[in-house]
Amino acid sequence: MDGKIGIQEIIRDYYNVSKNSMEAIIKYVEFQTLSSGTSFIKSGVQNEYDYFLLSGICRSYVVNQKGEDITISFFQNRTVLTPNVARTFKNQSTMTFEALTDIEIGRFKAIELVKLMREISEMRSFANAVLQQELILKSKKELYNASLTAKERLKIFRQQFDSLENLIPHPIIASYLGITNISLSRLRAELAKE
Amino acid sequence: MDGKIGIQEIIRDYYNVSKNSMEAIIKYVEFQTLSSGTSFIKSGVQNEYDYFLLSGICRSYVVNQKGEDITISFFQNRTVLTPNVARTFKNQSTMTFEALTDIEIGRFKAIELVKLMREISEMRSFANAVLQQELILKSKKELYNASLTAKERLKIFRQQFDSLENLIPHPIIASYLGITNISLSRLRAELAKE
DNA sequence: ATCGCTTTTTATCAATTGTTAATGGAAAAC
DNA sequence: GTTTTCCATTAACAATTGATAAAAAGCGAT
Repeated sequence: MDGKIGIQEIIRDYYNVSKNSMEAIIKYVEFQTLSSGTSFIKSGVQNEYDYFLLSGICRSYVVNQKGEDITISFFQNRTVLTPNVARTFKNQSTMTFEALTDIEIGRFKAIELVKLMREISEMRSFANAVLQQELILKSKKELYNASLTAKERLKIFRQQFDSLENLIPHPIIASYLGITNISLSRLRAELAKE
Repeated sequence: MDGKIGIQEIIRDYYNVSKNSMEAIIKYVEFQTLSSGTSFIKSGVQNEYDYFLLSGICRSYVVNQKGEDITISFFQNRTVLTPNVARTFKNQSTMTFEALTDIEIGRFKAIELVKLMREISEMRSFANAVLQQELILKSKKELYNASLTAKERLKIFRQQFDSLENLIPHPIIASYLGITNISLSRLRAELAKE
């Protein structure tokens, strides 16, 4: 697959920018293929990039006080990963991002986007759309976590991330849902009966 | 207090816009004083406004499946409330916003800001800063909820919302922390010993 | 100061969820 | 084809948290 075309499609999903503006940002993009298990953004380490996910699945996670890792988000095909500004504190990443399958990404320095935003109005709109989308996503998750039971959250997870449950280890999903893998197993048994 | 001056200060906290741009938005602002206990944005009801909180304290909450209300955020003096776009789904509010003390707010129709954003570059930057700030806030809360114990979260709550614990009913705080008011009471007793 | 209301704390008990460990199954390696 | 490894499930038990109710404390109003 041509990465450039993939990125154009991703950008257009957020905001319909012109071909010229598209070229302006793609110029700065480096493409990488990473194998499953690779951590490409690391908690506590400086990271100055923003990312397009072209193919594959990855997740973000943090480590709690017991040393367990807690999944914050899953990312599938053709999206922008959580913007640098929302995952960086005092110049260090607050989370780790890890490939759950082999993935293809395009990355560019966040500062280049800031420059382009100053020059190109469409770039401001694009960046704004990304922020807005991420905020809506997080608000939705916040709402679900607060108002639904774990069983309901599992149902929604299944709708949202179709076949993921058969693809990745359950402890990763369980921590995303805020339960243990044992509880997840119990919920799965309950739902299978229904 | 003059509400207009209050709003200027709030806006400048997000992005330093010119006096002219300031006037452009303030023209659309309606000022209201609401007494403690008033719900001014209601879950399931259409709401087309964005809000400045000029004085007092309010909260947003949702109702879970047991009928309990779960606090999502607290807002103090001189901030912008969660943007319309992040709390609205299918043209209806996803949350209720309630005054916890008497409050003064300034509200304006979200669509007026969208118009101004088209015309005035500074307005785009301001709106962008608000979105970014809200996203950072939510990301931080997400991080804390995932990685810290309830006791640690209470400590951070105290730093963040200084005297709130002596001002509002504890069940409201407990639901914000993700525990019951009984558990909150037990944590308070533990922390008092330390 | 006292009364009455609201809120918080405490205690007891129940239920849920987590922990540990063993079992079973599936996929990968040899 | 067998063995090994990894992962999900299950069971027994422990610990935590929640529910209910009663007591204590705080607060306002009279």
